[in-house]
Order: sequence, then C-alpha cells, then structure tokens
Amino acid sequence: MEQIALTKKKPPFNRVRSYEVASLANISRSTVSRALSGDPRIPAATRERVLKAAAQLGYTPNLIARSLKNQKTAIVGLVISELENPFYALLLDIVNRRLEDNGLASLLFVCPDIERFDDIVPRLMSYQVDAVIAATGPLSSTIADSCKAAAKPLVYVNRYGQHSGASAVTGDNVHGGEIVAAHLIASGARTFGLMAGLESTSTSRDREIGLRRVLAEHGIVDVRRATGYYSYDGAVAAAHHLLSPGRPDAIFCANDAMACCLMDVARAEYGLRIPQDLSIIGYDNTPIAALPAYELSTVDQDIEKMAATTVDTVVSLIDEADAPAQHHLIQPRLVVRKTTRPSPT
Amino acid sequence: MEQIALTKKKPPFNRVRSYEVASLANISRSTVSRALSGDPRIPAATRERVLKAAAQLGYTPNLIARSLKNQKTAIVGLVISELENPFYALLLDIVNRRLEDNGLASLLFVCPDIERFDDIVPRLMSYQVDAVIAATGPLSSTIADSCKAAAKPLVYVNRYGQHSGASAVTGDNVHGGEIVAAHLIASGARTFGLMAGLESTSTSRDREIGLRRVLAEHGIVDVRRATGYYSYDGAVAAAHHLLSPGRPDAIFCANDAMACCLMDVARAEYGLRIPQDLSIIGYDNTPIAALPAYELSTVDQDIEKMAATTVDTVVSLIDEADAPAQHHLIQPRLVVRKTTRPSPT
DNA sequence: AGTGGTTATGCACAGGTGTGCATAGATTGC
DNA sequence: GCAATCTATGCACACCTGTGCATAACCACT
Repeated sequence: MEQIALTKKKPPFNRVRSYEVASLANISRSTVSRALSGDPRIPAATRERVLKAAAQLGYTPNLIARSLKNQKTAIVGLVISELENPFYALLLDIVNRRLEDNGLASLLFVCPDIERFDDIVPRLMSYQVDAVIAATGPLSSTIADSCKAAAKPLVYVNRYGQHSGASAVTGDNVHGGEIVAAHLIASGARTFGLMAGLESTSTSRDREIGLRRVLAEHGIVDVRRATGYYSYDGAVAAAHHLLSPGRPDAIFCANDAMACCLMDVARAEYGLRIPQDLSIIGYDNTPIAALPAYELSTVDQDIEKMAATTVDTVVSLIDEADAPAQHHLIQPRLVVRKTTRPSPT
Repeated sequence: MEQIALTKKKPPFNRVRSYEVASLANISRSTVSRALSGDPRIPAATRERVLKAAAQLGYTPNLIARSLKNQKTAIVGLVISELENPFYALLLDIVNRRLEDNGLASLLFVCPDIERFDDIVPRLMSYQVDAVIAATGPLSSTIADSCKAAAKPLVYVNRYGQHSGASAVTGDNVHGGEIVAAHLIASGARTFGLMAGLESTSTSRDREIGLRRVLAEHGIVDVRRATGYYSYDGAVAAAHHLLSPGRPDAIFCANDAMACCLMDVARAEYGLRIPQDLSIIGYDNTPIAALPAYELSTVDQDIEKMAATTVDTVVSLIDEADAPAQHHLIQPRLVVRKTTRPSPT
C-alpha cells in the first residue's frame, strides 16, 4: 500500500535543512549560507528573500555539521569538582552566562573523584571542545596533557599547576592569607590557629603561606593546625582539636563552611563567646557567612571578576590559535563582620 | 623555502583520525570502525590489532562526525534557572553524574530571566541535542514548542506544564503540603500562616493547595499569607507581615531559605522562641536546614531519586523514538527537627 | 561591437564517521 | 573437483555545512 511509500519517504527527523530554504527562495544553498552569515557580497534584496524563507521554515543551521566543517564547535568543556560547594555553584553560574554572551556553550562534567578524570578527559576531547575550563580541587596532569596534545587552550580557575602551558585565573590566596593575619594581629590576637582545607589543593596551601608569612614577620611561628577538608562535616574533628585546652585567640579557616562549623562547636560545646573569647575568620564570602546566626568575617574572592576574567581569557585563547598562556591574579578583599574585633584605625 | 611546504602540509589540528589507525593496522577504515564498535563479525585477532594501533596513536573517535552521521549527539540540553539555589545546584550535580553514567553529556544553559529563553532555545536545537531537561521556575511554552517541532524528548523537573506531550518528574508537592499541615495540626497549632515562593511556579501553588486542603478538613480556612520569592532576602518583608500582631501559631514556608529568614526575624525582631512560641517548617531539606543555628523541620524532596528518575526517563525516551510522555511523582518525606513540636504518637 | 571589469551566484569538495552492499577468499559437503 | 555457503573486509555513499574557484550576467567604455 502507499503507507510503505510514505514511511520510506519520511525523513529521519523533521528538522529543516539549508537546501530547503534554498529551494523555497529559488536560490542555491551557497547563497543561503552566505546570506545568513552576512557575507557582504550578497545584495540586500537577495538576503531579504533568504531571511524570509528561513524564518518561514524556522530554519536553524545544524551546528554539528558546521562544527565538522569549521573545526570549531563553539563548545567549552567545563570540569568542576562539585556543586555542593556554593562557591563553585556560583562560579559556574556566572561563567556559564558569560560564555553564552560570547556565543559559547558549555559542556559540563562534574568530577568529584580524581580517578574519574581518566574517563572524562577522553570524552571531553572526543567532543572536540574548543577549550577547557577546569575548576577542580586536586588537579591531575591528565587534562593538561590531553589539552596540550590536542592543542586546546586550558584555563584553570582558582588552581594552578606547573603543568605544561596552561593558563590560570586564581584569587591571590597568598595575599588573602596575609590580609587575614594582618587583620587578626591588628585586632589584638596573640595566639593563632589554622583550619586548612584539602591538603592537595593549592588554594589551601597558599592561604596558609600568606598567613604564616605575616605572622612570622611579627615573630609568631607557633600555629595550631588541623585539616577540615573544606566541608562543614569534615571540620568537626578539626574544631575539637583546635579548641582543646591551650586554644589560640584567633583561628583562620580556609573556607566559610568550616568557619561556621567551628563557630557552632565553639559556642555549643565550649561555651565560647565570639569574638570576645575567640576570633574566627573564614574565606570565600559565600551566602552562609552573611546569615545573622554567623555574621562571619571573611575574605571575598570577587567571584564575578574571577568568572569574567576566566571567560575573557578563554575567548582570547580561542581567537588566536597559539597565544601564550595567561596568568591572572584576582585580588581578594577583607569583609569584616562580627566574628573578629575590628582593627582600630 | 621548504618552510612553505611545511606550513602547507600542517594539518589543521593534530588529532588522529580513524584512517591513520587503519593504515597503521594495515586494514580498511571500515574495519577500524567496526572493531571499535564491537561488531561481532570482526575476528578477535583483527580486533586486537586494531585496538593496539588505536591505543598506540591515542585515537578517540570524533564525536562530532559521528553525531552528524548517526543523527544522535549523546548530548542532553540542560536548562536551569539558577544555581544560587542549592536545591538546583545539587540536582544538577546528581543529574549530570547520572547522565554521564549513561554515556550522555550535558550542555548547560543557565537561564534566570524568562526573556532569555527565546535566545537559548534556538541555540539548544542548533546543537542537535538528543533531549532537553528543563528545571526552571516559570516555564515558557517556547521550549515545549521547539522540542515538539524537532521531535526531541523534553522532561520537566519539579515543574509541569499542560504544554504539548512533555514528560515531567516532580515531587508530590500537594502531598508535601498535606504532610506539613497534618504535622502542624497534630503538634497542636491552631492558627496558620504561609510564606509562598514565586507565584508563577507550580511548586509553590501545589504546596499551598495541599496545606489548605488538610487545614480545611479540620475546619480551618483562615491562613495569613505572604510571598517570599523563594529567597532569603526576598523573605524579609513577608516575615514582617506574617509576624505582625495577631500572628499565627505555625508558619509553613515554601522553601528552607525563606524559613531560615523567618526564624531570624522572629528571634531577633520579635523575641520569639521557636518552637515554643511559634512553629516553623520549611521545604527541600537543603544543607542550611541542618545547621545548629536553625535545626529546621522541613520536607525532604529526595533529590537523589528525583534525579535518578529524570535521567531514567530521558534515557528511555531517547532509546525509543516515539514513546509516550511519562509523568513521575516523587514522594516527599517529613523531617522533624527542632522548629516544630513533635506530634504525639 | 568588442573588451575589460564588476557583481551575483552556483558547482563541487572537504570535514570524519558509520554502514549497506558487494566481493574476495576460505571452508564445507558431496 | 566443483558448487554452495560462510567469513572477512573494502568501496562508496550519506550526514549537513562552509567556501574556493569558476562562471554567467551585466555594465561601462572606447
């Protein structure tokens, strides 16, 4: 019956191709392509006709085919370690929006455990992304190697590696640590504690370096130290250690979640008043720090600027094929709330 | 000079193509393709040789070219309204990981304002995504129309529309509202308040419907009401309204952030003790609810299950071309902490 | 009218892959 | 030993687009 003929004729899907626009406009496919891409050689009248036909059919060019031809996908691979951390969630939010503004889309890979990298990286490269943005905790060299091999720009965010010519946009964590130390000293603290994040991350290490440098300048080398793994739950044990007898006057936590945990433990289990008995300061200025329950003094990383710089870097690296790697340092800013005594000015 | 010859020979980029593997293995390109895709017609010896050559060259197939041929990209479009809300961030995290487990990647679009939809949707379709997952607040019919036109499966998460045959995975918000009402009544509350989210969302509406239904069954129709826009900051004004003289015994907030705001305002500005003077209950069971500062009673949406169901639905819809739309309702669960009195059992 | 120059448009190929169909070689059965 | 069957592999096309090169049409000028 004629049903057979029908099903045979049926196209695999009902998307409209450029030659359909062409035939509707009584013109060749080449001209359609040129008219839509704004080629100045096409006279206004023809362009008009093509645009009308395209609109009528609801034509949108197949970016897959275009990518294959152009060797550019306009897709950026985004590798992020976790979204539970609001700092990363917010960063992703802004980065994604700014990529969009530049006509780029993002292919997202959430990648908590480092073993997973080896599965993800080949997938990423298979998709022929134009560049990779990596905002992951501990960094593996797999990404860097693959990007170099495929000649794709790679931008680390808030991380850096001595690996091959990758670019990096990172907060000035050393300076952040210095700011913290200066503030705590100025507000009268004499003994200090530190709750580190993940030992494998450069962010945590650098914040500690900055802190210790300034403390050392004031002759202080003794710092009670524990690791809180950058999470609220992970910080409980560290809090106990830091607050055990002989506790310091002031404690710097390498992020806000850990600082809030420390506050809760200090108040509930040790009956301490903050900041009278103990000063606490965090890092990141995430929303939790602003809650009335904490009003945590902290260091603002300027996420907005970090995201903007990241996207600008990626865009410029995509535009000129073999531009040199870029390194940007974003300056942090102290936010004094109520968990530290203000320094007398 | 010979430099000219060199630059002319230089391939556009240094990725390895399947015919290079073929020539290294002394075999045709077809056989390479079949060996790598596990075609049973290829004898083990040949497959072995191909795999070895591929590994040696570090070959990964070009998914763009494959997509063009197959009419399948293995990419799912993910449209999400914002990442500041930890509920969405967490959802995205899990959904993304489960998509990956199914060999799918996600193309992310963050899309706060509804006007932006009209720019994003064509982009999304241009990329020939295999399906779309939309977890956005107010929904526009643009997505649904485009997906239908392109015959792409569309799955709404925690949202539904009467729009064309789209699928939906959503928490049973009506039942969630009922649970809340039952719990508050059982624990002795007599007068009630409600802080709604965004009026344009079905989640907020349904939670209110469930609440009112059960209250009505107990003869209660008077509910003091205000809108907190689903955010902490947006809830301040609503809190003032709800707590003004003649305030209710118990207030249901349509999400945790608003509930925490209400708690803060109630304690700081009205000197209320919770739950002795006032019961408060939230929705979503986001991390903030578990903080010692709040210990908020709330309703858990079972994000894990919601994400899993979403991905299962998408996968099944992709697999069989014209399967009917699916609708899944995820049952919520009451989490009683310390902002409501436990119901006597 | 013939020539040179400009403008508008079309042909055909390339980009990398998967796969239907065909074929060459090997194997079996009598 | 020959026909029939099966196995292993290769050819060539399709997917859809952008673009270099060629061409056709047109115009102006001598």
